[in-house]
Amino acid sequence: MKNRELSEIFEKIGDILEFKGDSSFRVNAYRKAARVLQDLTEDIEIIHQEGRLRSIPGVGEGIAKKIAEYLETGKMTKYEEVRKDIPDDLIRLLGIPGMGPKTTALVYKKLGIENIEDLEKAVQEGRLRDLPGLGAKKEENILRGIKLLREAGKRIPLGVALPLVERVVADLQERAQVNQIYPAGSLRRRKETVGDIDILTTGTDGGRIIEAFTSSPGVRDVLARGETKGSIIAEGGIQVDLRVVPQNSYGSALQYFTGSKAHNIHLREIAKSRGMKISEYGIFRGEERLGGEREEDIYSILGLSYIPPELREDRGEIEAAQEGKIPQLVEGEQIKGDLHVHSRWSDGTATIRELALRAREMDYEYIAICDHSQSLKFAGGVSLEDMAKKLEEIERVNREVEGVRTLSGTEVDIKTDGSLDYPDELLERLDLVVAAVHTGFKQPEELITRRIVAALENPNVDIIAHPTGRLISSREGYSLDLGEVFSVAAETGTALEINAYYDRLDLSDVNCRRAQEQGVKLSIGTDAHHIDQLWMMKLGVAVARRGWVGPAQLLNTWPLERLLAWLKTRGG
DNA sequence: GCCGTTTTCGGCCCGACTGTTTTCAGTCG
Repeated sequence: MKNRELSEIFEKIGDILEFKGDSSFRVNAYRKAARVLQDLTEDIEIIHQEGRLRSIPGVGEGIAKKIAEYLETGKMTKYEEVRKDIPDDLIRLLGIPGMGPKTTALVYKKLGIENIEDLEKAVQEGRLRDLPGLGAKKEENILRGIKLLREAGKRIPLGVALPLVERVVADLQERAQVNQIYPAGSLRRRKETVGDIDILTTGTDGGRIIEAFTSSPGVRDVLARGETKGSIIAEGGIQVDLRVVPQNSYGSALQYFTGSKAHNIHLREIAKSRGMKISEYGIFRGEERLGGEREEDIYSILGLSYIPPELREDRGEIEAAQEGKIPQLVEGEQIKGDLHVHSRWSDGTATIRELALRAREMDYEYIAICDHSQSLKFAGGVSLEDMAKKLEEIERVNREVEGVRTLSGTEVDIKTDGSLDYPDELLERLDLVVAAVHTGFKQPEELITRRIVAALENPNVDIIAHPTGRLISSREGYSLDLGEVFSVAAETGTALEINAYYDRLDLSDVNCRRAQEQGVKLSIGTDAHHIDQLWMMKLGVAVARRGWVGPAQLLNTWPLERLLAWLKTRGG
C-alpha cells in the first residue's frame, strides 16, 4: 500500500513550491491531494489498476499522471525536479512558528541560511534585522519559535488530554459564572492525538472567567490573560486556550473552532457558491445575519444534515450530509460490555471479582477476562494448570456477582510460526478467544500476514486484538497486508479489535472505516490492566465514530444473549 | 493543479494579529 508514501511526497512538493513562491493555489492543490491520499480507505494501487485515479476528489489530470508514474517506476519526475537545488533542512525551517515561506526564502537568499542552527546563530548576531521587512521584534519572535519547536511541537494522546480537559471544565463550572462551556478543536473531534486545547464558553463577565481560568490549579504558566481569551500551559506541557464568546455567536464559534480546517474550508466554499458567508461570528447573506447562536444552524442553513464532530475531516462527510446520508454512529450508551481486560492471573492488578463488580457499576451486561497465554512469560502468561483454577474462579464470580456476566476468555499469543499458544481443546472450552501478535515484530510483511490469517481461519478465534501492533507514542505497527486481513476476516466472520487503550487505538479510525466497508465485524476492548482503565472504552467508541462505525457490526452493542448465540456458532 | 445547477477559463475560505509600515505583507489557526 503506497498511499502514505505518495501522500508524503505531495506534501513535500507543496512545501517546496510554497517556499519557491509558486502559486498558492497550486501549493494547496498538492496539499489537498496529500491529505486525501492519507485518508483514503482504498489501496491506491488497486484504484490505479482499475483506472479510477481521477475519481478521487482533488486528483486531476496532472496529479493522476504523477501517481501513475510513481506506482509504475518508483520515481516521480516532478518531485526530483523541485527538490533538486533545495537542501532538505531548509524546508524544515517552515516548521518554526513565525517562519513562513517568504521569510525563509529571504534569509536563504540574502544570508545563505540553510538550517535551524544557521538561523539561530544569525538571530543571535542580530543579522536578520537589517533585511527588508524584518526588525528586532521579528528576531525575538523567531528565537521564541525555535525554542517552541524544540521543546513542544509534540502532540499528546487523546487519552491524556481528555481527563485533563474534564478537570478544567469542571473547575470552571464551579468557580466562575459560565453559561455554556465546551471543548472544541481536535479534542472535540476526538482525534487520536491533540496539539493544543481550545475551550469555548459564554458568560457576562469575560475578565472574571479568564481570571478564574488562569488561576486554576494545575496551571504551570500563563501566556495571555485578556477579556475574551486566556492562554495557559498546563501540567504536562500542553497549551490550553479559553475563549469567551458572545451568546449569539456561540454556535458559529464552536463550529469554527472545532474544525477541521479542511472541513471548514469545504463548508465555506459551499456557502460562497450560494451567496453566503461563514465565519466564527455567524452565517451571513450580504449584511443579513442568518444564524450563529446554535451550531446546527450553520449546517441546516446550508441544506446539510448535522455532522457529528468526529466526522469533520473532509473525508466525504459533507457530500454525505448533502444527500442526507450521514450514518448512524455508535453511541457510548449502546456499549454493553468490555471484550478484553486483564486480571491478576496474568499482568493485571485487579481480581476477577473486582472487575465484575466495576462492570456492573458501569451498567455493562458482560465483561471478558482475557489474560495472556502460557508462553508470554514477561506478561505473566497463564499456565495450563492455572487456567483450570481460573475457570473455577470465573464460575464462582458468576454465581456470586449477579447482574453481569463474566466471560471466560484469553488473549492467546499468535506465535512466530503462526500457531496459537494454547491447544484447541482448551480454546474450545472458553467463552471467547482473542488472539494477538506479541512477538516477531520484525518479520517480513508476508510472514506476519500469514500468521494473522492463520489465526483468523482458526474457528476457535473470535477476535484479533490490536491488529497492527502500533503504539501511538513509540512504535509503528509491524508490516502487514491489512487488505488481506480484512478480506479474510470478512470471510471467516472473525472480528477485528479496536483496542481502546489510550496508546494503541488500533485499529485506527481510517482502518475501522475500511474494515466496516468490507463487511468485517469489529469489537472494542480496553485492554485494561487496572480497574481504573476501564473508562478508556470511550476512547474506543471515539475511534469507532471517527471510522463511521455504527452499531450493526460492532459486537459490544449486542445484548448478552445475542453475543452468546454468536459465540456458539463459532468454535471456542 | 483542480474544478464546474452561472463557468472548459478564471476563479480558488475567512478573519485576526503582528510588525513594519504610511496602506500592507506575512503568518497563523
